[in-house]
Amino acid sequence: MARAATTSDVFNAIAEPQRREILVLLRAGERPVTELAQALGMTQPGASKHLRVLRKVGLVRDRKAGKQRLYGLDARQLRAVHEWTGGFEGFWNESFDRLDAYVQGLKQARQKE
Amino acid sequence: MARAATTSDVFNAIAEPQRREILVLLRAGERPVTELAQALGMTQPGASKHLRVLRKVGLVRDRKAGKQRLYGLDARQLRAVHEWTGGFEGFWNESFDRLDAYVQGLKQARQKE
DNA sequence: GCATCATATGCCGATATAGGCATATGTCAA
DNA sequence: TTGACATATGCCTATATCGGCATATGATGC
Repeated sequence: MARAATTSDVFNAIAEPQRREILVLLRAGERPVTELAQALGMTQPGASKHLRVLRKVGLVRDRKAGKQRLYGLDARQLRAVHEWTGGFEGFWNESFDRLDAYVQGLKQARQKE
Repeated sequence: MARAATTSDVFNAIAEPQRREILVLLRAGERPVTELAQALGMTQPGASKHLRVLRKVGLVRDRKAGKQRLYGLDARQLRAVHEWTGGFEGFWNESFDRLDAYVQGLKQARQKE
């Protein structure tokens, strides 16, 4: 079944590195498509498609400004991701300590595949 | 070019809902593959494949325990995601306020497509 | 209307994915 | 060794994805 549609899931939407880049760029303020495309070194249709995904998920909103269409950040959905990962906060320290020993013993045995 | 390999990017690895579920389950402690498969209502090979992805990214580690192989959480990588989304923390409140007005005006116009 | 600029869509191809199923590998115990 | 159990791999199919390219839609100004 391939994978859940990128347009329905924020996690999936930000799985694409270029889309993450777009979000970062938009932190500096609203931008038209062309400018984003240029900044990321991709084609205009390419940028439009990524923005479409981001828009469907709600990470981005657009606004007409003359001939242009300005895209702006809507980070509310990112909060969900932040909170989900936050649910593991106790673990990214704890697991480190508690499991350190056996990680050592594991090091050479696996590592591959 | 399809998409970046799920095995090289944490964002991609957690883009899969069932893999996220696995991580959540592992918060309760180490678990063998079969138990995870059962808990998630998927086949054993299915669970093994997801675990393989999670292992390659480093979100999970395994340990032999008799016949079984226990999988345990290694949440360190999730910290990166947490911090990346945290970089938008100022925006998921601010954007709400600042853009509220035009969101209203937008509501009926788009919404679809 | 028409020309121009800005953006979106459609179609294509290459690739990756997830899931199902059979089967291989691995590990223990007798 | 053999058998039983646990897990991993391989092969297959259906589907999604991203990127490129051409082109359609949209908006502006003349």
